[in-house]
Amino acid sequence: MARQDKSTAALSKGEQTRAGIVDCAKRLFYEHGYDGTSFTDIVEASGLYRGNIYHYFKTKDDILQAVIDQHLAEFGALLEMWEQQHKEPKARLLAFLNMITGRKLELVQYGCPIGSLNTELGKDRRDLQEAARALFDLFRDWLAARFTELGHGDDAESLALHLLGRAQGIAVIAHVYHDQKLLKRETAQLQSWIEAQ
Amino acid sequence: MARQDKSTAALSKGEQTRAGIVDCAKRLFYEHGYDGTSFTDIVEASGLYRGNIYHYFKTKDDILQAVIDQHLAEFGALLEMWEQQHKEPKARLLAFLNMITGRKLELVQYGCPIGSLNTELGKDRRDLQEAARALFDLFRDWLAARFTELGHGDDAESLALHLLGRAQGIAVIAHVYHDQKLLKRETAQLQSWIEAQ
DNA sequence: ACAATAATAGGACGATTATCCAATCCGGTA
DNA sequence: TACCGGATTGGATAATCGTCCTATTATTGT
Repeated sequence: MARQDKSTAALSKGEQTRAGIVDCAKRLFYEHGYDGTSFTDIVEASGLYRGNIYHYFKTKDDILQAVIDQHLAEFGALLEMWEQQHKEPKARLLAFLNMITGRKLELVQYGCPIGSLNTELGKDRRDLQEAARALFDLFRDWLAARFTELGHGDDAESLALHLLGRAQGIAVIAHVYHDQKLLKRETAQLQSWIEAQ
Repeated sequence: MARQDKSTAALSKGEQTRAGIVDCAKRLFYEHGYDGTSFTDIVEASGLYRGNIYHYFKTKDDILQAVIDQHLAEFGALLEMWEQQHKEPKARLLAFLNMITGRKLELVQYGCPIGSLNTELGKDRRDLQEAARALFDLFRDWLAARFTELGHGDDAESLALHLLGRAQGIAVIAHVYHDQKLLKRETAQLQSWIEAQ
């Protein structure tokens, strides 16, 4: 039988293993940081043997890139879904806020996956941070498009970055103090801000 | 001669060395992160020999605690200075903002020293993050006192945390995008917010 | 000047790190 | 059935990590 179409086919054994590695790495990088996650950690979490992982990824950096790509795909799908679920620009922006409150448990425990990753990589690994920055770009552009829909022109991107920054700040403080109430209170303020735009 | 009063005396040789270690570690932890800084890095930056540093600090965690203490002392002195320089609560709050804009170069390059440290330690090292959280407490309490001066009651602490979070968010985004203009623009907005309180 | 203490010098430790490699296995194709 | 390439196994690598010793040399208070 000829090889099935990649987009619809069930994943082959190797593709499953590869996806499993990326899933485990994504979780570990989030919970323990990139540097705080060792190759051994990923191998053990994936239930593999040491050498096997090198069949799929040559370096740890390659795994990070795959994790970033997976994040991009998942968040991209989210954004697309919000656009289909809500037609009003403000409703779409509120969906962004709902994601934050909906993930308050993880946010309070581990911080923002995107923000903490960029903060860590921005210290020493400029090359990797540039790749991770794409995650911010994704949200920035999507949010800016919503502000454009609301009639904003040149300041749409500034508003998007303002909103992103507010969200990041909330995540940092909520994480530092493990405070869900603060997260709820601050996102409620942000909701008022959105409705006023 | 009796030992000089510690607070006024010139530092002894050992105290100088110790202070030098803390200074180097403070800079390295900021620029490369806690995990990204090795014992060897600190030793080399301090111009010491491997074993010698253990005469001053038993573990790397001890060094971190000393770095946090130094941060606390320095920022505490800053806060005290602002209280002496400005008598109006809002002027004191604006001094906080001036610190941010005054340090824009480092902030854009390495992020907020307090925020990034807490974010990193919050991932895996809860015990250490609790110590680092004291830096946030310092600012939170000081800012809350200023809002109390402005006539706010129960919400003084919430306002302080809001301001802290806004500042953190600005630092994160400005760092991710290496964007000084964004930092200026956002702090200007924060200035308007302060003046409206 | 002397005894006690502090500081320096330099090597060594086991554990862990990312990375790599050869040998074996297995499933689909010829 | 024989075969071939991807997948698995399991160990080995050199480098680096934080930590710890033991001498030897300065500095200190008396």
